[in-house]
Amino acid sequence: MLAQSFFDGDTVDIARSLVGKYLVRRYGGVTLAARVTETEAYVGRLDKACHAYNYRKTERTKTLYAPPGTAYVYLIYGMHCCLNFVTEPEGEPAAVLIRGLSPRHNQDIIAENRFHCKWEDMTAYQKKNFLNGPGKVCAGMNISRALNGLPHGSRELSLCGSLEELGLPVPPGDREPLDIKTGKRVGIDYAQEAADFPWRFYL
DNA sequence: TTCAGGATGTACT
DNA sequence: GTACATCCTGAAC
Repeated sequence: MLAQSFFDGDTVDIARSLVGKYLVRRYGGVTLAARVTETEAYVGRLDKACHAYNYRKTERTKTLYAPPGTAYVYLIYGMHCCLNFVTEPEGEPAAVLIRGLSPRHNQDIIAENRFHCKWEDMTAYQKKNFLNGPGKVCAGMNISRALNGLPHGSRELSLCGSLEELGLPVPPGDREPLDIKTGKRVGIDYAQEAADFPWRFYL
């Protein structure tokens, strides 16, 4: 499991570093694992796209002030959840949004969560658009707002640096060097100059 | 393969 | 009342 100190630093650096790591979700006796393929950084101190911009503190944003590694889960557009991990020292509102995953363990259960069918019954279009968005990540990994505020190191939801750590086989591709691309964040046109910050990282 | 439109609830003004 | 860190469907190309 990634140490709490991993999250206690510069948010943009952490967002870049999280690409290629593994999200581990445990519930009801099952363990799901998936590789992080896409992230975005949000920094309240200076970022108009962040819910806690200019240190705004409300019932929703208070989770962003929690210790590093805390899960921040909120509802968007009335129907989808977005998963973030809080970064920087406690009291600094910042987080990394998990925007995309690639399944590594119990893919069939993730498919069931997403489309209520088995992996083999999914269409090519569904496979191509499996976990490539924050709402899809939460649907597939069975993440809801009930997990908001979950502390770092919780068994239900964690991040780790390798599949071997979990006793799982490592696909050959996962040993290759990472080719991390950088771009503008998605869906924040309202955020003026912050809309152009190159704070999105993806494989 | 791309696009427009609708679904839907909450936070905040 | 308005905007929102989105996703799915179906129609057009």
